[in-house]
Amino acid sequence: MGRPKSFEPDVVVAQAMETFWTKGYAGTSPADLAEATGVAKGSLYHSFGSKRELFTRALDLYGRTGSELAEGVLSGPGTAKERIRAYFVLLVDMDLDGPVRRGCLAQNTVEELAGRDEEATRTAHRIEERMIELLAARIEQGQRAGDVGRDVDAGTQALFLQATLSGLRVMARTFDRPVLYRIIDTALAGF
Amino acid sequence: MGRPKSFEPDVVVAQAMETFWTKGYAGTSPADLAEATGVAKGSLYHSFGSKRELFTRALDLYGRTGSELAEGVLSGPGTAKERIRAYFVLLVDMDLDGPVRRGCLAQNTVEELAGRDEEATRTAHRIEERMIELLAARIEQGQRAGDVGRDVDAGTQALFLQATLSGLRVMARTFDRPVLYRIIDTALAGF
DNA sequence: CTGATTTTAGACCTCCGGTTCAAGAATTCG
DNA sequence: CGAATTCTTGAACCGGAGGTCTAAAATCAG
Repeated sequence: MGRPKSFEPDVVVAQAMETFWTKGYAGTSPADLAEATGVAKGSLYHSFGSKRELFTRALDLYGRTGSELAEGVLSGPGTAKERIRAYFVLLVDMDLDGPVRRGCLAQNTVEELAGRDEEATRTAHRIEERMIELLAARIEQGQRAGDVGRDVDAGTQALFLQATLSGLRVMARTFDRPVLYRIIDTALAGF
Repeated sequence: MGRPKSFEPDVVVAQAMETFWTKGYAGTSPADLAEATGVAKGSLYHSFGSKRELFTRALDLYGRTGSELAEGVLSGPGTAKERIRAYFVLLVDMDLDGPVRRGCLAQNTVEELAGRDEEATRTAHRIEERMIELLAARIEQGQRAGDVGRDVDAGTQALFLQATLSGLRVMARTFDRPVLYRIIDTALAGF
């Protein structure tokens, strides 16, 4: 009963995610969201409550899709180091090949909202922790497979790689590709 | 002739820098600046022209003081690795010991303004490049002194260390001290 | 068809950020 | 001392951001 929605909520959340990712949370106005989604402001508020709530859903979506991407690439064929390199290179390439360099939404959220929005910051932090877990798991898998030394502390190494990745994604805003590739190579030389 | 300024412009710029650093560019309102500096809004505009121009001066000041700090710490006694560790630890500690974790202003500027403010982004980028130069110079000094191997490519290593530093300063927003120290140790194990 | 129910679109409202202004205050010069 | 000059400040202006509301439109049950 009642009039049916003229849009797919999941699609709108995905479009909102792109907009927040590109322009930042504060930098995205309700008018921007309406334009990006093709849904009028009033309808967005009716369906999602507020800009902040829509952002929560966008950030959750980002976490899920990012996690799936990482799992997919890391589980490909080859050694741990090869897979991790492939993943890092992919992220750098995605950032540099897009129309705008916008880094990582989780990281952007931490930078923009830490200290001002506890919940969003925690969600973004969890996304980073999840990434560390995936890296650690892949390194341990490499140790079982024999392509990573037993002496490597997988947890610490994963932590370090996440730091490198964070740095890469900041630097991808202004540095060029060869520089970023050199950073990846240097970071991976450590284990 | 004319009425003399009732404040020291350099002091006001320093106070503005602190405010921009803590709250971000967009997050800092003229009212915030007036409160932080003790100078009325109108006077700020009279003296500095606009929020944006004041920000330029604040960012320049940040670059100069940051550069001096780095030079000071890096030129202390000890090996290249010891001095770089001391510098990284100092930055992490400064961030974690402050009332709010606010990372690095240059990096925050890149994250917030890349793609929207070409000049500010370039200035921030130059600050990072300057840091890389300082790191490379210190590594080369270590090579001459014999505490760093001749086979190390100072430029690449410096680039990598800057990436680690960038990552550290993002992660310092939400991760705790032991984690950050482990990252420093792992990064420095590479040369 | 009718009534109940939900969505829609955009007008509307309020608040605040960035900026300008007008009037007064402090100083130097003649 | 008066004039010229520069600084100070609170008030006022303007636009846009975030959010609300309403009348119309679309659907379905009966």
